[in-house]
Amino acid sequence: MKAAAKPLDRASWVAAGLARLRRDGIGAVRIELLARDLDVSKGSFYWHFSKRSELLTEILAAWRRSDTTAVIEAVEAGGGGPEDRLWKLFEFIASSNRSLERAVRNWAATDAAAADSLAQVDRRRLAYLEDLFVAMGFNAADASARAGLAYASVVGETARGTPIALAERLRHHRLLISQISGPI
Amino acid sequence: MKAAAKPLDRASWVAAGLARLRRDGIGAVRIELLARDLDVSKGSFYWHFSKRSELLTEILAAWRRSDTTAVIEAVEAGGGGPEDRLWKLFEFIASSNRSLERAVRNWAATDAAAADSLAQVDRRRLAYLEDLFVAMGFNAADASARAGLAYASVVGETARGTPIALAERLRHHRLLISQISGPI
DNA sequence: GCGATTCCATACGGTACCGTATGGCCAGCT
DNA sequence: AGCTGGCCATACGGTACCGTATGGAATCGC
Repeated sequence: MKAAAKPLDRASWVAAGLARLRRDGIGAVRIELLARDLDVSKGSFYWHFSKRSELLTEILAAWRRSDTTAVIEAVEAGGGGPEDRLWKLFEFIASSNRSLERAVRNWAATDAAAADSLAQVDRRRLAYLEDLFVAMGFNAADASARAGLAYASVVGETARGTPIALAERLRHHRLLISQISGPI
Repeated sequence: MKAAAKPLDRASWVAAGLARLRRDGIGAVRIELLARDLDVSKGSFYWHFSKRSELLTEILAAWRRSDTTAVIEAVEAGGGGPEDRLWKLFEFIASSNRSLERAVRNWAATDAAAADSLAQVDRRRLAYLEDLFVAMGFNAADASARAGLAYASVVGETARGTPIALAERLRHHRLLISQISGPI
């Protein structure tokens, strides 16, 4: 049935957990289901982890690493002025897959650890956005409001009931940037 | 312990379900927990309902009624031009409690029935917003983009990890309206 | 006042988990 | 070959549900 059946490690379980989280939400991140996904038994899980919450902690840590630093660093690597970076950031966001982020956000509604991770990520992204608006010449309060609004609109797209088409997301973002970068 | 202990009806169970949904999410809308909330046993539930999904269906229906029509009708009752209505709508939204909506949105991520209800509500609200922008003189495509963006920013506020203070929400909305009503 | 109906309590079987206990297989070392 | 430790299968107890079955108390019609 199976190929070489290499012995698993913790990372395999974290990857399986992330896959289930992305597809079916935190309610589907269950040990016995992941074991079926990995074609092993729960015995393997409890060899690598002491309990379920240990896996969840690592899943959150992995998400924070992948979803926060990656985007910002990609934009920063591109260089350019704050307007350029803002444009690049939102083009990037519009075309990126956000199902995992959406799952984490739902998870955070009923779980304190997930809520903490999400709050960290939100703060970091907001701070980056604020810096961009400050660099564009807005004062602190104005930059904060613009950053908060821009961020809310992005979060809102990911949380919409029916997923929004890419073309529509791009239109939204272009409109958002052009409007939100303008004077009052 | 209890007072008169009036016999319950379906509406009592729906109300208890809505309360739990609002506070603790769909995962807490369990028959045996609601029975404790209502100080009765599950026997009562299965007298009024045939199964759990029947309650969930009514909960969704109650949410659709309360959360869609109420806001729009309140704004429409106020009269005024489209700009006035838009302002009134967002002032209303900023100060309203959205924990129930947030719970439904999370629920919809993993449940088809909830997703359907949410899609209905989203479509209806978006249509209303579009109408407002059309009435303000924007063409169809422009009105659609502006409505989508405005709606996304509202949804995003409700989905943020750390709840946003009222004052900040109001600042966001004022900025949003002033910017999104302007020319490109 | 009495049977029927309404409404609920209790007890039960079934399911799907979590976490543990225990034993077994296989690799590598000696 | 034998021993050891890494990795996993299997079986089990415990818990928290859902849904059903059945009986009982209160209340109504008559």
